[in-house]
Amino acid sequence: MLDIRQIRDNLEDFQTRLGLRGDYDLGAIVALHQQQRDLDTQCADLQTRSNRIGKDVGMKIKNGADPKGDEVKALRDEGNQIKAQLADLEPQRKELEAQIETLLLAIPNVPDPATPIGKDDSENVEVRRWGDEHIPQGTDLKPHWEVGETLGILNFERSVKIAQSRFVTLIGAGAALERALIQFMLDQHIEAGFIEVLPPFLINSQSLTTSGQLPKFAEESFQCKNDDLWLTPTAEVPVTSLYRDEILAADDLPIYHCAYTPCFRREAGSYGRYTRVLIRLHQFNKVEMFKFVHPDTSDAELESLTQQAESILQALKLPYRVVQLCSGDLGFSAIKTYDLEVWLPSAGESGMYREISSCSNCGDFQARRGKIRFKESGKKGTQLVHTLNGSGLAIGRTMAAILENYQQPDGTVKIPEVLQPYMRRDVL
RNA sequence: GGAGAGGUGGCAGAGUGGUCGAAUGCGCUCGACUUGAAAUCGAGUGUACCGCAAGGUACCGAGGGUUCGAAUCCCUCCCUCUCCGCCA
Repeated sequence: MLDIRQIRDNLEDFQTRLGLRGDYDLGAIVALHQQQRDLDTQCADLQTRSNRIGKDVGMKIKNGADPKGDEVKALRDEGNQIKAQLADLEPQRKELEAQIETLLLAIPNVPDPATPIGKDDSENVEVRRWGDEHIPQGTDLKPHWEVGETLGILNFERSVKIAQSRFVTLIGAGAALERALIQFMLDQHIEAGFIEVLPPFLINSQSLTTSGQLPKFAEESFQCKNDDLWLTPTAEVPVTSLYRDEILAADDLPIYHCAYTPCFRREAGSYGRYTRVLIRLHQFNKVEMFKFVHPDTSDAELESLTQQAESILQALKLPYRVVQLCSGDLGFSAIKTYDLEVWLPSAGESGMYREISSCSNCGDFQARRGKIRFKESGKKGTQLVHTLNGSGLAIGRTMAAILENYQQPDGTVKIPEVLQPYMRRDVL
């Protein structure tokens, strides 16, 4: 959520920057906010008088005035009159407040000045590449679903029976590889100073609102109809809410967390081709990283967060590139995002980079929604933290990348060296 | 699912209609004493909004009601805890 006061004071600037990602009328909100402030002042004045009357009545009665006498009655009458006026204004005030809240919650974050301007993913900017030498050569490279199904380690058809399309069942070494990847990635992040969190996978609406999935993207998540609970679409959601409504000490920052969770996404509107792939599923596993940091450091923290995600791909010797998202492709809550794209030989005509991680700085956007603040000792007041999140990495897509990049002519798949201790074998 | 108890400031815990944003204790911050520390003593110590400020307003789980006045009374909801049942 954006700060209405900042918008008010820098309307043009906000309008311009927000215009880089869509059409939003901030002027209307500012106007409503002005109305609300006027009403607030009016109500507060009435309330001041009312409070005064309340105290006076109490004091007079205590000092022996007749509770039924004229003097007290006059005050009570005035009190009643104020009450009537407030009862008149109150609904308007509530309505305005709700209106402003609704509008603000639907407005995305404004891009960081460093975010390149562009309309969609075609205008994202490649920042760097790594591991060209690991790109497999050859003409008969098979797509990962063929490799996997031939080996009997993943099964899409039977998953339809169990659930529906866009689900996968991992079997034998496939399941083991998935587990190994989760374990390996968590170990790496913990080694780098991230504290592991294993959060609830069912989460309430407030948590989804805090990170930005609600109210705008309700149709993207699975909902438990009988409860105020949703299946988590990413660990970002529960972990962002870990410190919701809390005031942290400045000394606590930065806080680094990593978390494994399954992720559930409805992927509404994406039905059709390629249901036998690990790239877009209703349920997938992911290891995620988070940072709660001091505002002054979030820019640098995004760089190191991205590097941490990259270190996983490097350890697995999977070729990738880093892409900076342009303003039009930015996620709802982000001000600046780097995507990591892994090389997939089966994609496109003859191989292509496909997203495997997304590392974002959300600034104070989520912190304001969730009231995640910190206090510097000696200083007055509180400040909002900055939140960052990054996949480290999406497990299913990592599995796909391994099956494709590590396949061998005989149909088997080499296991990346760093995973071999976890798998206790070196080939699938 | 059944029965009961309860939700007050960082924590503990008082307050059951009137100057209560809220006693007291602990904790924390600053100061004094001390060679230093402990102990002791003194001062301070919630959040948010409006305002240049003085100050004002709101918040005692949430929402509504009664009243001149509600932490305190009434209604609805949510959550937590304990016991029983069921269960991995």
